Amino acid sequence: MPELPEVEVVRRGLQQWVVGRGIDDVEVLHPRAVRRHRAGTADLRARLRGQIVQAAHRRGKYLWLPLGQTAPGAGPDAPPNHGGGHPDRPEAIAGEALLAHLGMSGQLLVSDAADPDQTHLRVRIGFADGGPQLRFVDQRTFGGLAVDEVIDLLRPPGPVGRQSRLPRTLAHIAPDPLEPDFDLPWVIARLRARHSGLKRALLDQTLVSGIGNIYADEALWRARLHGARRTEGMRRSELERLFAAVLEVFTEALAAGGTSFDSLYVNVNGASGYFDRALAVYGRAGRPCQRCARPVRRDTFMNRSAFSCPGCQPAPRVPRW
DNA sequence: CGCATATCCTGACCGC
DNA sequence: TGCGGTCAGGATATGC
Repeated sequence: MPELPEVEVVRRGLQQWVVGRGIDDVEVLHPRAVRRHRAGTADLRARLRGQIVQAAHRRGKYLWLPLGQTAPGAGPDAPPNHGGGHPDRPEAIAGEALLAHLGMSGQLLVSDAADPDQTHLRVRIGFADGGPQLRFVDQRTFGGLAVDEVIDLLRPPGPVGRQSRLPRTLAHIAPDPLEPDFDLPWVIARLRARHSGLKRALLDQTLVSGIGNIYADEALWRARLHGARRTEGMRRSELERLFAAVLEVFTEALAAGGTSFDSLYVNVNGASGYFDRALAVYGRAGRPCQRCARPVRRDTFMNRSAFSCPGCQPAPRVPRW
């Protein structure tokens, strides 16, 4: 359940502890953790060894570390990442990056070499300076690491003419609401043209990235909208309210260091955020709504839960999950 | 093509 | 105490 705020907390940790360091040996303890690296474990290790981490970037729930042979700033390396992406647009190759997704239960931890292996340690990355290792720990192995080609997409969707530099795998992932190039009118137009349910659309990373089940429910509650509303009937003003709520809840969660229900969701030093105390509806079925005191309800949708307030978030006559 | 659903995985938890 | 069933859900493959 790490969503955008939790992943951003991790990105900042990587920025502080890993950027500028040279990778030495990489040990893969569980092949599933690197399954998205199609060329295999040996190729992954070979591509990482000797590389210097240039930066720590994020789009939505994805993280990537551009790689290079020289120290960051010394050569022509990745500028801040901007804009959207589309696989059919002209592109130029701009090096490689270590791509990471935490999935449901993934952690990137900075650990001393002397620290005992974590129970679900999947990948260990050692550095030439002999300092703390970067460890990928993942109980459920939905997440993983890969080395991916970085490309410049010259004409992404939305307003024409922007440039974006991001891993090839992320070409279909939409900008997230915290990116400077996040294009709200474009997102709203696409959402209203869609024939689907509102929460389902919010979770679609090709429309807007970074939103998962927790923050979708929280933003819908703040905007007083029901997740089973049909997208095609939505008013522009309702959607503007919704995305204002998304931005608000992301910002507050980030300030709190992210949300954590248990020890699975932690920063690179293993510490949990405390935003779970601020959740209004998620995981609170039966407890009173903070606005109107009616008991929070729980619906099942896409084989998962959706929490909402029956008073503040009136259900549509014909729900469309 | 657009939209919906099945699938991957492991540990916590619950009822018996 | 253990055992089977259920739940947690991000992204992708598959199906309609």
